[in-house]
Amino acid sequence: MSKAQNTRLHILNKSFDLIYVNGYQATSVDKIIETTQVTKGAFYYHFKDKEDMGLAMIDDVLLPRLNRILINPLSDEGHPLDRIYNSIKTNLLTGKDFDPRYGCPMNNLIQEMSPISSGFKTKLKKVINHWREALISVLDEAKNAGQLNSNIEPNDVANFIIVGYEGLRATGKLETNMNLYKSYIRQLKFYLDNLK
Amino acid sequence: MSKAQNTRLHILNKSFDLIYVNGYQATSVDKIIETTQVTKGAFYYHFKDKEDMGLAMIDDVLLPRLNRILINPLSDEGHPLDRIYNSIKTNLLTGKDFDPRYGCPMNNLIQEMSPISSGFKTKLKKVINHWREALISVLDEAKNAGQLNSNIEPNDVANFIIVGYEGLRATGKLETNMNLYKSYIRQLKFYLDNLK
DNA sequence: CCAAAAACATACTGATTAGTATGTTTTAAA
DNA sequence: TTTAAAACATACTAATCAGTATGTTTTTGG
Repeated sequence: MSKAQNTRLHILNKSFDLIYVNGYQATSVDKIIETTQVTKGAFYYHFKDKEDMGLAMIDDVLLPRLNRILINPLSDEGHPLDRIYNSIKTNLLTGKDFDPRYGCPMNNLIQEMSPISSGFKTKLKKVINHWREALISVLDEAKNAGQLNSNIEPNDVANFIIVGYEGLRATGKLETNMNLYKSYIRQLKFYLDNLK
Repeated sequence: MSKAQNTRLHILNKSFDLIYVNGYQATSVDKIIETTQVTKGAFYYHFKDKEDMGLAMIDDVLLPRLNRILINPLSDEGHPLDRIYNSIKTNLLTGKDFDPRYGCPMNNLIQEMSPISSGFKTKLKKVINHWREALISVLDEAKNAGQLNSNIEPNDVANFIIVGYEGLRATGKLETNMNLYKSYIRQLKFYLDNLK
């Protein structure tokens, strides 16, 4: 990777960390350049404005991260519904990919930015749809194999899983222990078992 | 109500509307006084600082609103699980209490403020616990009447309902129609029916 | 009615914000 | 090695921010 590309990615990665904890609007460009030790000239050479950086961060940091921690594990072996359950359980309980106090990076951005920026809204919709489609793909596989209640729509199940997960990560910001996470995982299992 | 109390409540109500759409940090005190036609002197006479106003807004606007639209309906007649289902379905589909594009006022504040303000965090935790306890109370009633699967913990169910609802309101910010809401309602019914 | 406090009004401050103007240094192709 | 573009650096600006200083007006109890 060229030195310039390295600078660019360094900005994106550090911005992701700062924004994850403090939010997008509360993370100033001055704070980013202070943290990265990159000058303002370099920042605005790589990005037209702050939003341009934020959108690039979604493409180059957030999306690869989502693939790594929630989508790739869906390709493991086993019953499709178990693979979904395990992808979420592992993600929530391993806990090395995030801090529960700061919620879900994707959901944080959806909450803060989608009502006030169509650019963010459009891109974030693509990101969450990417996850939705991955889940639907697994659920379709289950349905075709007769491993999913035939009265149930895979799309509905995917939606229900997503809203439950994101709601957990959202309300989990208020908690100081893992009880809510564990409680959710029990009911997720109950829900998924009833789909078989 | 005294004229002064009226001024205070006017500030809180208009602030709630502005914050609901734009977020707390993005809503400046200048914007609030411009919208309310209240002067800065009046604002800082009633509130020590912006956070003091925000916390009062939770007590005097957000909490009464939550009681009105999600908690009071739990006291209607019928099967406890149906009362829970109806309270949420009515709230989501009547849609006169909010705009889906702007999410859930309580959840918005949790997302934005709880990681950066312990004052907000503590108060918001009380608000969401108030709803949780109302749900648990209804679920306990069901369990005592043999209307709830005896292997299921009311606390787990209450949590699962809350995270699903909040996740829906959160991810629903990205949507332009009611399909996600309807999809969620179908799965909520499926989940609740399996609890009986 | 009268004083004292409550309630409100105006003008300001210093800090922070995103972004720009105008440079210098580094890289890489010819 | 030269040269042009890419990459970075510094100093600034105008707008906006939360909050304050210092007033004036309104309300209220005696």
